Parts: sequence; C-alpha cells; structure tokens
Amino acid sequence: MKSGEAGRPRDPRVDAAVLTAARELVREVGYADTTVEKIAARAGVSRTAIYRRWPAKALVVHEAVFPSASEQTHLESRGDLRADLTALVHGALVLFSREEVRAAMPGLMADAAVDARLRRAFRDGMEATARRELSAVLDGGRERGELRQDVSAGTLMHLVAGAFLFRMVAWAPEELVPLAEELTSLLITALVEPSA
Amino acid sequence: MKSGEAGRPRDPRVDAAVLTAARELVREVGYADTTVEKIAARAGVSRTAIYRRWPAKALVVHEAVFPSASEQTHLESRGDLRADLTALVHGALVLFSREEVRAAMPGLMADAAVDARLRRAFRDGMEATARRELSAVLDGGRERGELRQDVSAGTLMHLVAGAFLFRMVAWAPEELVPLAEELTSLLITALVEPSA
Amino acid sequence: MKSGEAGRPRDPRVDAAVLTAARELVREVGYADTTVEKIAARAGVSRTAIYRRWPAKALVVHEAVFPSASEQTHLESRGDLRADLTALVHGALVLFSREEVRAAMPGLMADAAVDARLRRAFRDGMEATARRELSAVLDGGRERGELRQDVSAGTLMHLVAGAFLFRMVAWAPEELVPLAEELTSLLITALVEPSA
Amino acid sequence: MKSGEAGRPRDPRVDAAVLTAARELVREVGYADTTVEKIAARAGVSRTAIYRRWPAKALVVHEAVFPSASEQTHLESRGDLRADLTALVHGALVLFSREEVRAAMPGLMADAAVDARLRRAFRDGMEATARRELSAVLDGGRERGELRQDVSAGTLMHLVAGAFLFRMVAWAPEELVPLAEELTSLLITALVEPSA
DNA sequence: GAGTAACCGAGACGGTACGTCACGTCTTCTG
DNA sequence: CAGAAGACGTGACGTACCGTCTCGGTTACTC
Repeated sequence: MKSGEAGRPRDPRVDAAVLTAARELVREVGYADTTVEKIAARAGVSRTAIYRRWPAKALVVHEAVFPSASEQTHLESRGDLRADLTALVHGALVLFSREEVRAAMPGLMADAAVDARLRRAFRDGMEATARRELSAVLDGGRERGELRQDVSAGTLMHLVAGAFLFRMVAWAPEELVPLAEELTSLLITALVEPSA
Repeated sequence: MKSGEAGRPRDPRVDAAVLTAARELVREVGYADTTVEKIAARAGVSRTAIYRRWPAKALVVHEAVFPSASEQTHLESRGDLRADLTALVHGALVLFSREEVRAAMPGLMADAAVDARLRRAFRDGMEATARRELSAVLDGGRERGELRQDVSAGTLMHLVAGAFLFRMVAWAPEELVPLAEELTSLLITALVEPSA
Repeated sequence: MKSGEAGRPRDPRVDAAVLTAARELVREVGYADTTVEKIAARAGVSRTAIYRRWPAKALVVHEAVFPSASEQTHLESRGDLRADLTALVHGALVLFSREEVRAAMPGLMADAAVDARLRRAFRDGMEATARRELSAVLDGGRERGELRQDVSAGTLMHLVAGAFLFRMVAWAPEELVPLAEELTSLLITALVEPSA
Repeated sequence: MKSGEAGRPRDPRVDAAVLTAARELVREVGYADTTVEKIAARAGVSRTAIYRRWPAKALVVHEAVFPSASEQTHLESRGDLRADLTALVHGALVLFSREEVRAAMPGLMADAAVDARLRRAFRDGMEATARRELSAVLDGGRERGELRQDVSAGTLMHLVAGAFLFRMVAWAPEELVPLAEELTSLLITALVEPSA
C-alpha cells in the first residue's frame, strides 16, 4: 500500500523560504553574522523547523549557496580541449563572482575542516558534478590526441578553485578577472598539444 | 633621550609561552576549539596578558603558526627555473604538511575574510616574503630566457597555495604528495622554455 | 434521536493506558520530567489521543494521581468525634504516603496557581468529596455536643493537607508519621469537648 | 597580606538590581512567566551576571522573595503563650499577604521538590529564623507552665504555613484572614493551659 | 630611594549564538 | 470520526566564548 511516509508532510515552502533567506543573509551580513535565528526570522519560520531539516548552520548555507541542481556551470565538452579549458576557468570565475559564494566560501571551508557532514556535502556537490564533467573533458582531449600531458581531474579542479579562493580572501576580491586570464593561458600551455 | 618606555616592561617569556601554547593547541584540538582561555591556561598566563599583545585570537594563532621570520621555505633561486619551480611547489608541500598549518589555515582564512587586521597580517607575512622571492625567481628565468610565458608572482602563489588548501579541506589531507607532483609537472610545462 | 455521537467512538483502552502510564511515570521520574511525549510512548498511544481527552499535561496527571472515584479515604463518621478526627488525619497520612501523590502534588499545586482548569479540577475532586465528608463529621460532633469550638471544614482540611504538603517538600518526606501523631493530638485537644 | 579575593570584585549594584527586578516580575507576571532573560532585561544586567551568582532561576526568586534578613516577622516572645501564638499566626498572615510571596510560593515549592539546592535554601531561611524563634516561644510557655501539651516547633510551623499555602492555591487567596482567626483560636485551645 | 607607569593574574561584565527540549496546535494518511 | 505520525511556532533553558573592564599587587625605569 506504500503508506506515503506517515505523518504530516514537511511544508516545502519552509525549505524554499529558508534557503532564500540564508542566501540573502550571507550576501548582506556575511557568513559569520548569518545566524540560524536570523535566517528563521527572515524566512518567517521557526528555528525548530530549520534544525529539523539541517543539522547545523553550515549545511543550510551550503545548500543555499550551492543549490546542487546545475551547481556548476555545466561544463559540456565542445570537442576542443583549448576551448574546454577556457570554459572551465570561466566557469570558476562566474561561480566565484557570485556574491553569496564569495561571502560564504571561506566560512564554509573552515567549518568543513571540522564537520564531516559538511565535507561530505562538498564532495557530493562539487565533486559529483564538476569532477565528472572535468573527467569527460580530459578524456576527450586524450582521445583526440590534444592532451600534452596527463593530469588528474581532481588536481585541475583544486588548482583552479583554490586559486580563486585564495586570491579572494588573501588578496582582493576585485582581481578575479586577471587571475582567470593568466590561469587560462597557463593551463593551455601546459595541457594542450602545440600541434593541435 | 628616548625614555625607554617608562613602566614595567613586558615579560618576553609570556610571548614565547603563548605562541607555543597556541601552536600546540591548534594541533591538538583544532582551530575552532582553540580558545584564548585555553591558550592562557596552557601558557600559564592570564588572558589579559594575551589581549595586551594581540587584539584577537586569530592574530595570536596566525603568529603562532606562521612565525614570520623565515616563514616560508626561503626559496632562493638556484639559477635554474625548472629547479626553482620544483622548489616552490616543494616548499608549499612542506608548509602544508605541518600539522598546525593544516589545522589553522581554514579557520584563519575564514576570519581573514571578516577581520581586516588578520588580512593585513597575512599579506605582510606570506606576501612580503614569498612574493618577493617568487618575483626574483621569475625575473631570473625571464632574464635567462628560460621563461616560456609570463605570469604574475601573485597568480603563481595563489595557484599553488590554493590548490593545497583546497585539496586539504575538501578532499583529503593525505593526498598532498601526488598533488605536488602533478603541480610541478604542470608548471614546468607551462612556464619553462622547452629548449632550456 | 440522539444519534449516539456519530463517528468512531473513542477507544476506552486508551484512557486506561494513559492514566496508568502517567501514574507510573510520575512515580519514577517525578512531575517535572513527566512529559506528554513520554506518557504517550509508555501507553503505546499517540500524543493526539491524549490531547483529545485532556487539555494539558497537568490535567492528565491530576486524574492519574487522584482517580476521582473514592479519591480520599472515604472518611465515614463513626459517631465519635475523637475517632473521626483520628481517621481524618490518618486518611491524609495514607494519601500523602502514596508515592505518586508525593511526587505530583507540588508540581500540581504550582500549575494550579496558573491554570484555572486545574484549580477547578482540584476543587471538584478534593473539595467535593473531602469537604462534604468533613462537614458531616463536624455536624455530627456538633449535634452530639462533642464539639468544643466551631471550625470550618475548609480550615480543617487546609490545615491538615497543608501540614503534610509542607513537611514533605520543605522538610523531609520520611517524617510524616510523627506529624500525623502530633496533628491528631492537637486537633483532639482543640476540638473535642473534654467531658465527652 | 590577605589579598582580598583576587580579581575584579562583583558589582553589588548588580545583585540589588537583579533581586528587585525578580521581585517585581514575580508580582507582575507570576512565577512561571518570570524568566532569567526577563529578569536580566529589567535589571539592566546580562544573563551571564545572573548565572554567575545563582545556579538557577528558582534560587534567584527565592532570595528575591525571602530576603533572608529579618525574613519572617521576628516573632519575639512576649512572655505570654496566648499572645505569642496569636503573633505567630499573624506573622504568617502578613507573610502570605505579600503579593510576591503568594505569586512565588507554589512554584518555589514545586522546584524545591526537584532541586536540592533550593530545598536547602528554604531550610536555611525559613528554618534558621522561624524555627529558632518558635522553639523559644514553646520553651517559654513550657517553663511558665502555660503549655497544655507539647508539640514540636516543626509541626507547628508546617501546620500554619501549610494551611495558608493550601488555602491560597487550592481555594482563594482572599480568604486568608478568616483562616488566620480560626487557626489562632484552634491553636490557643489546643496549646494553652486553660487555667493560664 | 621615592614615584610612577605599565605590567601581571584573577575574574566580573555585557553580548550573543549555540543546540536541545517541551509545550500545545495543526495536518496528513489509514482504518 | 479515531488514531498514529510527525511537522509547526513559541519560547526557555544553561553553556560557552568573545573582547572589555576593573581590581590588588608587582616590577622596573626615572627623577
């Protein structure tokens, strides 16, 4: 009979309101000052309702900032390694240009270092999508003989994302575009067979 | 006459004890659970004495983990770009292999995103040293005609440091060595003139 | 036509199970830690079923601890004031010797100070029974000329019950018997005509 | 050298403000709705400052309502048992006529049933004063041959206090005066030698 | 060698967030 | 409709850190 999950079902409007509120708050006041209390208030929802769905603030913000669906930039191979690498870096640039990502990322990283659930969420999100697509890009290049030297998808991803993150925090959030250009050039030289 | 700063001078043993205690605590319990209270207790010192020297916990830990003098690995140019780049990545590997760096880095980054003083400390430390040395390496390579394409010292630094940081947190702290190898290979291909 | 209360009738086993569970819980964990949730769990019943019958936790416990029928000790006049007063105090002693009464009474009193429905329940129970019987005792003594001086049934009741309650809470639950003896002696001297 | 309790001394104004605020709140909103948060707000003090002094709300309220100094009515023997007993009941009447006592008493009793520290506070307050004075009264009566039959100070105290408490909660707060009269008469008959 | 200014330890202070718990109500599905 | 399951808003709890402050008491320089 498939009892349909006994009990009163969760109100989906609560989920939406919370995630929107969290996203807005992170943009407006930053990660540290984004409180479960404040999220609840802005979403017009009780703190209880939030704790029922997410075990900690970090997980709420993570889901709010990386809505898992089409999380990254849907890097689809164009059949041209040079173009694909350019798209990769551009995707990261777009991602790190979103204000809520900039505001949330450092705090989320710090919490991830402590909270295994958040670390898991990161891997399930970033990895499952980006890594799979990145592997496709590299495989394509390898098959077409465009790949000058091999490199793991993980290294490629960490290199790009890490560079943006580090510049953002330790340097200046406004200098992301020059970084993207240098990074693109560097990756193409290193990875694309000159003859291609 | 340079009045010698009237009043009782600060006890230098306090500084040392605090920094040691902070370093140990970060290694043992992580950044988040390293509190000023615990640092003071372990150092056998009062909280007051700590706040007299550093304006906030993050600054204490920063100084404890990156002892400013000879902070990095003292990357000195060997007059060979390939060797210098290898040394650069190796230096980063050594740095991020220190347990206290691994434990403190994510938390410090998060605090730096909020606290301008900490951001300043980061730039004065990491940048002032590393960046200067890195520039020397690139300049040397450029002068000797070994440099295949130009790249800013900042981008190079952020790329390397960011990659280690990101892998550490979002991935697995134990896979740093493979990352270093791929990174080295990638940088050499991208930056060293093949004829060299 | 008096339709026999259309719809599914309430399951009487629920009532019994809830009251039993409440009585046991109060004895085992005390009034404060007796929650509706726990009562429901032990009774094998849903919280809904409880709230359908009683408007608040206090009312459940009240009914569980003072089962309204034959609530007190059924003080029936023996036609001898001295004996009746002795029986009165003894009845109170028996009542306050019941573990669930001891455990629940202070909490119920506190809630009664706030909740008018509970106050009402107290009066309908304790008063309606005890007061009526006590009045009969006093009337009998008065008619037989055994009553030395008049006193209201209410005062007599509050005096006895209050003394037990107070000693229990503020003093020691184990010293109830000596209290009963002194109380009996005191009441007889005060109320029974010496010639009788 | 008697270092005078190292550290910053507690601000006595905090104590006073908290106790006043607690007393007022109990009168205005009752015991149950008197929150540590509200006390702190009204006293213009942090919650922390309160928890530093008292381990729980109940202890704050207890001290606020029974200021220990001259807590009771300073029952001093007049050398006449009849008068002393009258004064005893009158003292209780005055005590239970204070609005904050009426409001707090039931809740305090309930908490005392659970919290040993509060029970201790009750005994140290009520007992240390009242019991000592009551014993003096009984001793005096006994020595002067005015005492008709012996009774313990504890029983006498619990009887009187309990009667007031019970009437207040289970009956009606306004019928305290008639209770006092009946109680006085009853005690005098029971305890004072008629020849006296 | 007397002042005095800054040190040191201890600990109180106001703030603020945390995550948990119980309350009593409401909503859905199943019998 | 009853009953079980469980979501919902409300609101208090006591704990923990933060960084500041206020004490009494201790050095070392300066005059």
